[in-house]
Amino acid sequence: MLVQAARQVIAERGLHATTLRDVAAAGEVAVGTVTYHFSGIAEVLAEVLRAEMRDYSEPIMASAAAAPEGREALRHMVSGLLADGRRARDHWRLWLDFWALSVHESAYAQWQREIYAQLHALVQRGYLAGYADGSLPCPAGVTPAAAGADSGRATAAADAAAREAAVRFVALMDGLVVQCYLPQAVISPATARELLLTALFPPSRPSLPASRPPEPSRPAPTGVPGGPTDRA
Amino acid sequence: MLVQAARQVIAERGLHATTLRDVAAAGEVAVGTVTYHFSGIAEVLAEVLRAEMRDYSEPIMASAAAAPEGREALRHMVSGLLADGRRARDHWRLWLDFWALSVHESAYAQWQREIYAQLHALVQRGYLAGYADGSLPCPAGVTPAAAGADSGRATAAADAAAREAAVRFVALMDGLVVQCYLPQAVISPATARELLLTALFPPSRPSLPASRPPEPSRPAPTGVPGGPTDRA
DNA sequence: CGGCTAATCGGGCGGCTGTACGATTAGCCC
DNA sequence: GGGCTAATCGTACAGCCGCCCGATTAGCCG
Repeated sequence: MLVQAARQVIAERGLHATTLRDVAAAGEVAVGTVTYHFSGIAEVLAEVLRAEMRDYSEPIMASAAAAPEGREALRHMVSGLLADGRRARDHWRLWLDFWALSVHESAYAQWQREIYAQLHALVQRGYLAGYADGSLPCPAGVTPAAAGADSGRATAAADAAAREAAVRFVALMDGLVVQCYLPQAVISPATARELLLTALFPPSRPSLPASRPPEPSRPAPTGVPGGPTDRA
Repeated sequence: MLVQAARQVIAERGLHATTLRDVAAAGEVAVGTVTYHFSGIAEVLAEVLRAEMRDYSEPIMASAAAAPEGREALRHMVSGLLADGRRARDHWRLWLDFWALSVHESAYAQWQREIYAQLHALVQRGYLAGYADGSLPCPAGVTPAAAGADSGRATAAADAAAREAAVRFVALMDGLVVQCYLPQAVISPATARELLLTALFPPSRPSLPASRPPEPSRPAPTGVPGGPTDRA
């Protein structure tokens, strides 16, 4: 498939360095064949993006949506989207090009807005379900009943709390992607998964709120040894 | 300055759509003048990135490093890096191009690795200082003393906890950037700042950090993201 | 077989790119 | 003024880009 060939080229050279002739060569066809099936290079790239969403992202979302528990839904997303291996890495590197593209191409910006809206909604539902079924700890001011455990309908406050959690969840995931899938990454996907999963639960310290003995005897000089080290 | 002109062009058209002639036109000089001062278009772009770091990012890092308290240091970073207005927006949009670029240009990947290493170190120092001076709540297993309140030196466990917090802080910031500075953003920079600040404190605990009573009341955990506040 | 269509091919074209380079100017020192 | 250098200019050129389009092939049907 030409789209797969194009995807391969993009993974190697990047979105902006991918030419019609590259795609044709990778697909072992002539350039005319590419322009025969697609209106232009832009349509090829758009199709790659669309296929990538369909093949990689959507199955994960579907399995998350089908999870019986809220916590399981979010866990599916974490393990699926922050997976090990080249597949996930290439997917996110492509997505990075997508981000940059959407800054100056309004059509892509609009599309991305829709994708994020769906993602937010899905994660929000996961949180709400988790609050309701007890698989996720409720934030302050929310009870399982308020999340819809009995009635099936969440209160406005629970809805807002779940939405805030969803925005944070998605942001944390996006940021971890940057740190674990770019070249020269300093953390592994496994570490990223762990960090994201622990964020699902408030790091409620094992009580002992008052038993911590030591008073900070002095203001502490806040040692800041070296300033931000410059580079040439 | 030619670099400023180039920065303007990049902000409008994007990194890959910026040509020598665009830069020359924006700087009101001839193309030959650009190639006289720079070895090529690549050097122009690299110089723009370097200048952007020097002018925007480094002052914020410096003010964070100079903050007397750990919490204040991180607050400086949040308010400076997730600011309102076009300046911060353009900075992060340029940074997005940088991410995409570093995927396939190893020199940029290496540079970015160094920048993230510095960023992690700075945030980690902020957390450690905050644990020690009581301005930030200690995570499980860490005490102010362990963070170096008395000795000035943190234990390995406190160091690791602060590093984990730093990775999470940076990831959350990067992810919020994506959601609030891209076109069609669904959250505002103000909402992003609020989300990041509440992440500094364990979300579900209304009690104060147990260190000292004279602490002004905290925004409390109920920070509801308002509706999608777009901007032009 | 003749006729039709879908698919493929590849040469060619106009346009834009980065870069090289000689011509020109401005400032400065002796 | 004469000589030198830094800076600027604009044209020229080779190369690559997306895209067009006529030629060619393969498959199918009556």
